[in-house]
Formats: sequence, C-alpha cells, structure tokens
Amino acid sequence: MSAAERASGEQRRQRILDAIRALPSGCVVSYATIARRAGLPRAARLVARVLASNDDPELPWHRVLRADGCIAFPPDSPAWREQRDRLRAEGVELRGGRVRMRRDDDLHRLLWNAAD
DNA sequence: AGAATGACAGGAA
DNA sequence: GTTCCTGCCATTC
Repeated sequence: MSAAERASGEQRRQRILDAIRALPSGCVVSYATIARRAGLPRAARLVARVLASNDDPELPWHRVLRADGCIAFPPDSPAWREQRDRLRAEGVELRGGRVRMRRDDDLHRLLWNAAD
C-alpha cells in the first residue's frame, strides 16, 4: 500500500484537491484519473464526495467528468448547465450529451505517469 | 453495528 | 457502441 493510500481522511482530501487544482484550462479528466493522480487508484467515489462538499470558488471542479464523458449531474439540472457553460467557456463542447475525452484522458494519464 | 446513499469505474454481456 | 452488475470509499441513517 502506498503512502497516499495510508494517509488520513484529511490528507487524502488535500491530495485530491491538489490534483484538481493542477488541471489546466480546457483540460477534462475523469474522477478516476483524479483519484489515480492523488495516489488513490480505487477512490473515484471519494473524489465525488470531496467535490460535493467543496466550498472553494477557485477550484476548477467543472473539469472533472464521469469516465464516459458525461457531466455527473442530472441532465438539464441547474448544476449541469453551469458545468456545461463553464466548459464551453474554455472551448470544451458537449456532443450528444457528453464530451469526447477518450484520447484526452489517456493522454493526460500518460503524461502524468511519465512525470512520476 | 448494519444498511443505505452518492458529482464513480471497469469489465461482462 | 450499449446496458447491467459488482466493487469502492466515506458518510449518514
């Protein structure tokens, strides 16, 4: 088990927030990718919890999507539209209700893994 | 203490 | 491509 996986709840939360803050504008990744980046490869749901309880307005939460490219909120809900708008403002378009991110996700994972 | 819940994932069918 | 099912982590009933 890695050091990150042995970390306390608060430490895990900070690692996850750091991983999200590292996302550049226009870059979208999945919850699982953030979890991996935080050293917690099985904690995708924890990432969701952390985001749900986040209060930092500077956090680029809108760059985190489900693995299938869908926005995690209920379709057409206020939160869903807000996330779509924020993404669109960064040049990320939704096609058929989802973002084309197969390649991107893999690319960023590879870049991050390569950097580790 | 056990069950239910949620901004989830990955493999199977 | 899809939907379905099982596994995950932590919190809340």
